[in-house]
Amino acid sequence: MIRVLLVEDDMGLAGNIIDYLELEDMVCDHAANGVAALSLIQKHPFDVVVLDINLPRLDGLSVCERVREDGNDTPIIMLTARDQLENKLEGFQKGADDYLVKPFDMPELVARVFALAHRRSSQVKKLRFGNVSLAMGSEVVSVENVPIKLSPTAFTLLKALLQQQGKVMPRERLLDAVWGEDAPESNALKVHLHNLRKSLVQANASIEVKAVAGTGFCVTLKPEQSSSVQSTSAEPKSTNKGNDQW
Amino acid sequence: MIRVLLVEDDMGLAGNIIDYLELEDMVCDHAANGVAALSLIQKHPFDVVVLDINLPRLDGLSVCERVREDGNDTPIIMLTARDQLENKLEGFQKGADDYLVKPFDMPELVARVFALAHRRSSQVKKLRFGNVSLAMGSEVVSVENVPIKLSPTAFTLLKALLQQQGKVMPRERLLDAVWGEDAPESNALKVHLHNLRKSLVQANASIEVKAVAGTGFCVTLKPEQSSSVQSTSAEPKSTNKGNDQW
DNA sequence: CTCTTTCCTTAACCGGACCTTAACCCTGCG
DNA sequence: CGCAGGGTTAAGGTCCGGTTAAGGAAAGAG
Repeated sequence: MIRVLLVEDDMGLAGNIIDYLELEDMVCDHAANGVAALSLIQKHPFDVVVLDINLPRLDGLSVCERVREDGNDTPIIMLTARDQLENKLEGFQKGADDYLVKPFDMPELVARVFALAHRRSSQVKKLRFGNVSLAMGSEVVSVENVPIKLSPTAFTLLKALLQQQGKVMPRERLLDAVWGEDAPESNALKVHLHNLRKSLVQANASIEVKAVAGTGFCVTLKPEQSSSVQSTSAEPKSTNKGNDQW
Repeated sequence: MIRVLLVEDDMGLAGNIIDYLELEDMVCDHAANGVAALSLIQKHPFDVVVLDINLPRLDGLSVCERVREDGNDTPIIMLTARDQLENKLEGFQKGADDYLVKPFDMPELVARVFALAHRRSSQVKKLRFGNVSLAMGSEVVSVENVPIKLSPTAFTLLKALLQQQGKVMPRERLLDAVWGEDAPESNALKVHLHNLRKSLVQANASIEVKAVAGTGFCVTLKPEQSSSVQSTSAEPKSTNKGNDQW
């Protein structure tokens, strides 16, 4: 859910924009002058501020400047009727993130708001399966949004498996994904898989890694476990063996 | 110093742009087709990518998409002669950060490159994290508004880490931030990190610097050392999996 | 000009995380 | 029973980050 602050004194246009943004499931707040805008920004966290330059009481450029001086880096889109280049440059110089010239197409505003709002949560792809999510950029795996720790190799393994979206990954492909050309000749893969599985159950993940006889491995949703959540102590391991169809 | 990758097959225009960007002290790399661009992006960290949509071998939209799928969130500015709105929308949807329609004014391109490259740095004049704040102008770091003393290198380190907003900073990027091209070959980084950490705990900062596996470092809020610690069940010598989050 | 201070670099060492290896276990199947 | 395929566990070694101390350069004070 994206929270937007629109700062625009032309009430007609403002209403129009708000309607549009709310159609996209954004939550809009509105200010009609610079002073009000500033105090709202200082008080509430917004994902994006859409800021007209021509404003009563305190112009948009000054608002932007003051916000930055506060150490606030909320993304700001400048809006103006004036199309002069120097105006744009000044806007950027004051710390604006984007600039749009009126009149503009609503879908473009929406797109730019999205682009800025999502930058922080980053538009980077995430892999999900059950309650597990893996962020490609930050090399972090989370269960129920709580980050867990995995060794680099276990992470690579999980990523490779997750990328298969539940399909079977041939053993050979897995080896290649982790070690490239020269894989160790021992049973290192088994060990790393074991560690990965251990980490997953420890984190209460709702997925598990299954072996498919003779071919490879895949991730699947767990059959549903009702047992309590307590961590610690190594319970008798699931001597999982019912893994054969085929 | 800003590193830009320009992806443009029109060599005349490309040269023109590069000249302009280099006037602004940016370091430009260039690719003339999508495949080359992709491999450069994967191999080398850039601050901004300026990406034409019409490219031989692999079009700009696809390049952008692939980059995002790799978990790479390098800012991307799309460039195109086509001015159709839908084209813009598609660009944003693939993960572009900005969009510029040819022909454009060079200063505007420069401004947008700056805006994207500097989003986390020069735009904001103060960086905060926990009870630590860093004023960009005065080169002063404060904890709870009390200024503390840091060596120049420690300051640079902290600034670089703070600019990442808690995200992981690859080791190489850190080296680059402090020493530029020629980093010392010894373990100087480790030592400076150590000094920085020492200063931070000494000042009672609520943040700390953490190492991430084989990749880099990041700042995190301290785990909170409250008195209530009822970790009940005897966890005998677990291999510290219960990692404090960040 | 010299003494002092600050800070950067380098090297050596420690300890833990991580990977590899190998031996052993369990189950299903012929 | 013996074999095959996977699972489990523990030992050893390597690599990497953390720590510490010494030496030297640069900047400032007297």
